[in-house]
Amino acid sequence: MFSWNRRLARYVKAGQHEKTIELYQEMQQKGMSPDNFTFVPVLNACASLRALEAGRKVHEEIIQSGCKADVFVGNSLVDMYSKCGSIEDACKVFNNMPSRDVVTWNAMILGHVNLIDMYAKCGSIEDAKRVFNKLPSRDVVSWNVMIFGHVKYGQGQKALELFRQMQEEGVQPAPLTLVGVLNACASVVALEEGRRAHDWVIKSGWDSNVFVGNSLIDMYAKCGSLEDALKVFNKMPSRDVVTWNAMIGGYAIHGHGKEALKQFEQMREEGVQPDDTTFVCLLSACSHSGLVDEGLRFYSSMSTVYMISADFQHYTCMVDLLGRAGRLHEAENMVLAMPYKPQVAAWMALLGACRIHGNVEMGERVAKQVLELEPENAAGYVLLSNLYTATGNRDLSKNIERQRKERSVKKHPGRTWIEVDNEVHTFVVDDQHHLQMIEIHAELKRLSGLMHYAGYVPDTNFVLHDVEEEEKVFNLCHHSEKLAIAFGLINSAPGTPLCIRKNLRVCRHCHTSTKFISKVVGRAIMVRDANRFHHFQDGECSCRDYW
DNA sequence: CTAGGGTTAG
Repeated sequence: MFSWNRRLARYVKAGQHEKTIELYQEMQQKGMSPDNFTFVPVLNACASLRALEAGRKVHEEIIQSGCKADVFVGNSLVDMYSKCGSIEDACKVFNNMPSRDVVTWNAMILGHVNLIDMYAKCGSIEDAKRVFNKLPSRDVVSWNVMIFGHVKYGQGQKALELFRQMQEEGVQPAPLTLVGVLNACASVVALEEGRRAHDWVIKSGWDSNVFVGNSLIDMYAKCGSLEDALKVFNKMPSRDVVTWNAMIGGYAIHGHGKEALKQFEQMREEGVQPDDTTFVCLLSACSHSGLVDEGLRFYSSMSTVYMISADFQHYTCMVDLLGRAGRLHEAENMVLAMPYKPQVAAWMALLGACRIHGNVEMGERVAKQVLELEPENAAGYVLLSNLYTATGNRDLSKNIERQRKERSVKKHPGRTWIEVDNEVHTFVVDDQHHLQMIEIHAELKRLSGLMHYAGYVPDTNFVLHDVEEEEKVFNLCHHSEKLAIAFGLINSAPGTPLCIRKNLRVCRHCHTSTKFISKVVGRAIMVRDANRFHHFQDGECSCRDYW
């Protein structure tokens, strides 16, 4: 038994989860009766593989084995059910355990956190919090799970608050805590806060930790400082494929396609084997920079030269690349050529391209697919209705909006974050609650005067609410990024660059007016939207209106 | 021989 169990443990440590399960079956066939030391690694493997049915079977075998399940086995069961997404089973095991420790509780919190996703299960973070608050004693892992959970839930600020709270309670952070904190900074574009986290990393001697280094690169890139990202990259004592991917991905979101390609060349020269994510990064770099031919070349070389087969993410990148460039039919063929049922993401990328290029005929066809596959996802309705508006089909646009409301599908409210004086401020559409609202509105009025003087004419076509003509001009000033820009301007010294983060993609109207604003106030304005960075300066944007 | 949190892309 000792040697069987030791082999199982080794396989799990090496990440060979399928092998672990095979070995377990083999030992059963040879008539061995597994014990607690056997079940733990096997459950661990099931958890990693998200193999719920296999896990259930092991659970039954534990019960039949007559072994008295100890806290290790109990914890592994809770962990397995949590990771496999069955919080009900995790709860059942939890409630039946004669004794629990902090590991048990943490597994429960993680189970709730894992359920957080974009459309549904918004209550999960609340459930996680409830468990967290009930915990008799919290250790560093409990805090880490909560920090990561809030980042995943889109509450980066709350995650940073948790970090402060944990220190107040005297819990020592671990390297992974800083990974979570850096993620939080990246998610809300908190560069100064990120620099402080970097100081912490150096002070603790964790800067040689590859995970931490990778997160630092990502944080700096997502907070707008590719220079700092590159500095970290160059100083890292050891790099892995993620390090390279993070750097390539950093160039990609800034629209520096050529540099991304160079970084890839360097990666190859140093003999680092690219993986599937590398190609997602590369293809998205090509897409953001309009490097269509290069993208097509990478796409074909990934399977022929690097032996990496394209999965749905690569197809989605290609659809985006071709579609954005206006090659709509090739993009559509790419969706149809997928060797499995196309995912919504692929149709969505194509629908986005139809919107950009005003192709109503294809857009309607594609939207039908999207709305069939995910009728509860607002993005499909929004894209189609925007396509109608942009092509002058107002009634059709209103129709789609009505349909969306009838099915009570909610849009994600637009949200913008800006860091001023080391503090992150949040704005939503038509925000009325900010303390400085009067000043902000005065600033918007002042800007609008300056912009008109500079030759700016608002294009009301792009206001996509269901409102009357006169109201539209008014509404244009109330998109959350406008409010954040005005706030940033009045709260920082003249000439200081602004950096803002938005949860949705910047609309064409805001894009145009931000170009004007950068010119009339003489400021560099960086905007990170859901997709990429826009660097506005002197009336121009780094994306060259290609986005 | 047994337990928990993690990095990139979309």
